[in-house]
Amino acid sequence: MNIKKIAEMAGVSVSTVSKIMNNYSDVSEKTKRRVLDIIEQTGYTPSSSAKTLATKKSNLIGVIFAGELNVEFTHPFFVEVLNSFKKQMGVLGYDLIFFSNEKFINSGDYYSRCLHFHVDGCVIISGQQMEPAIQELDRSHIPCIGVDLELTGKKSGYVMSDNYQIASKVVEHFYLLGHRELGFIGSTADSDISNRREAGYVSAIAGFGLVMNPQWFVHGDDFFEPSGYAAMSSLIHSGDLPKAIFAASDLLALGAVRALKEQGLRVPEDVAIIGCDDIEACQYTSPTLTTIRQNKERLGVLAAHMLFDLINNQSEGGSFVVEPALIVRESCGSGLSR
Amino acid sequence: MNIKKIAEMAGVSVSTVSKIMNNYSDVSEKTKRRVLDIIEQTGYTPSSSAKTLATKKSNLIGVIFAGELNVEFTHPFFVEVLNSFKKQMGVLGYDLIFFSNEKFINSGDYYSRCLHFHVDGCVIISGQQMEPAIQELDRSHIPCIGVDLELTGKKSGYVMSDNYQIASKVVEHFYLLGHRELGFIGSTADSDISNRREAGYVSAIAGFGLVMNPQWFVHGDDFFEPSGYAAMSSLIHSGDLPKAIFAASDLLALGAVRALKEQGLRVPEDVAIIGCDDIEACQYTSPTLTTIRQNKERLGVLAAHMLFDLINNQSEGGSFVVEPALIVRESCGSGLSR
DNA sequence: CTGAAAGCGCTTACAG
DNA sequence: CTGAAAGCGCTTACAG
Repeated sequence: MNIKKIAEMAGVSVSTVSKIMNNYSDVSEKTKRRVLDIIEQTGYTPSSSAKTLATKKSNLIGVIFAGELNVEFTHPFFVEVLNSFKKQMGVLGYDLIFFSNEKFINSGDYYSRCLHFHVDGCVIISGQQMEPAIQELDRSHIPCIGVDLELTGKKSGYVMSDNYQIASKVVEHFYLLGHRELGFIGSTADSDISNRREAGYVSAIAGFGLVMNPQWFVHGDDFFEPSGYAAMSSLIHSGDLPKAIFAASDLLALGAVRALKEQGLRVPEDVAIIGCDDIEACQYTSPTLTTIRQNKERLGVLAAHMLFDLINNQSEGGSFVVEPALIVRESCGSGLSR
Repeated sequence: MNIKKIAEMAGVSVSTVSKIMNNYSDVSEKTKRRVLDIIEQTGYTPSSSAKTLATKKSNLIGVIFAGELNVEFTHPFFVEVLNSFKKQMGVLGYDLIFFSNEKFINSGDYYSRCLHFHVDGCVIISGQQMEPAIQELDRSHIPCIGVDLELTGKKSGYVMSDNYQIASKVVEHFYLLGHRELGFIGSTADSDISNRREAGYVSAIAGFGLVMNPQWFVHGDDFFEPSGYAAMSSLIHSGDLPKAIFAASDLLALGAVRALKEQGLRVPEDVAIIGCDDIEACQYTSPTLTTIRQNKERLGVLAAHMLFDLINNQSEGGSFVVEPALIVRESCGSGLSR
């Protein structure tokens, strides 16, 4: 079934059918109804490839995970952002295409793959490190939105959550609970996200007039639980413990809790812990974990609207920063603030 | 940049360039090299829409989540299956397209959307219930693979994990630990997955010559933690507790653990618990949760290969069942089996 | 081994 | 308000 057959069945030209399908106004109500009926009956759907070829518009958004390919769908944070992004893009009339990375040896040639599929825009989700191929895309004419990734091209924008606010909510919570000796567990030095969280934390500590002790700042090899365990263990063995620790991820925090418990130390009585991300496990551990939750749904919706505006030349890019929330559970005790 | 320009630059015809790009053998080594060099230099990528229009092949696989739209990406099991599916499909030369469901009021018209995009095949991931639109697809000429969904069409196949094996591993573990009084916590009666697990469990209990007590079989409203808590609470209040309980999901199991602890009962001393799925949280709870892990990577890889064969008429469909593994942690104690 | 030409199914000025 | 025709960028018999 194609547009030609529909035209024949309705006794009109192909042009007329096309106009009707695209909501042109200069068609008589009568022919319009007749054609629409036939389309309805036959279940005709126009071919996207023919349409894309003719218009250079695909109504397709490319989804790219920058860096660390093996995380992708299994990363809980991005998966939730993506979920709300997908819903919102769907409402706006777009579908999503995921580039497979294993097809070419030089898998990162995102720009030419965007041309290949004629995607109308891209959402780029930040992994550990930034590939050069991402910069090529950022600088191109293709609209791009970064998630937790600062894109600065002319047709680019980004959304991220406010890392300074994250840190200042954490420090404020510790402060109100009476803690003045604050430590930190982060990932490696090449992790943007860990660095941003640490920088925000350091400046929040200064903002509250507290003294920062570099001894209490330790780092693991990644964001996972064993790294938190190892980092906390080394801190314990140093013999000099802070009263409260902020970890750059929930799994780092849970690893730290395990190390503390193994040494007979109590959470929160001996050391208070706050994690970051609010993964599912936080609710089921003992103690349950106080953490920071990012508004993933809002990040996804914002990303979708920004991309839509960029595609339709309604905006010049820019960025949105979303406010995080502190989720109070057991790992800091109830203290003064309640 | 298009094929015509490449042809001009190389001083050959468009046909010749096309043949070279598609690895036809009847081209001289000399022209081939010249054209390939120019393609390399210009970074030319052929347009997928033009190619699809000409060949009726898109190298695109449609991904569909059947039922319960709001789960989608955030479902940990399917997300991992999908991740490995995507990788494998990428190796085979396909990209993935996700249909947005919000675009049309009648969002479930998957068949016409497949035609619209000329997808070469579909992977359909099972949610709670089965929409009629899925059956339409299953019966169509479009190759489809179901994940945990029994597709029976001529061009369809499916992968799932072996629910009888899951159950018999659970019963065997309980049995070797000395437990003879076995209970079950499931989801609602309209959940295929819960039903299959329950049926397998019942038959495994019979297989070990044990007596099944219907009083010990309870059900929540879904697969989440509060349902497990509620179901376990009702069991506790009945005053008649089994010695061991298998839950149809890890979250149901964790809810049950919470209910038991609140009543001063100990896990595993008073009641042993086994969950299902091996979600991340199982490792961090106390006690850590013994559970069943499905080989999600293998399910994804198998789904990809089956779909590929279906697309290329190398197979007639059929199904694969993947063996699950029992992951022993603390929630059943160490007992006799170790 | 190479190329001219028709065709895939749409859209879009343009003429009427 | 309607339609004929060119064009989008490929592939594929077919002729040479």
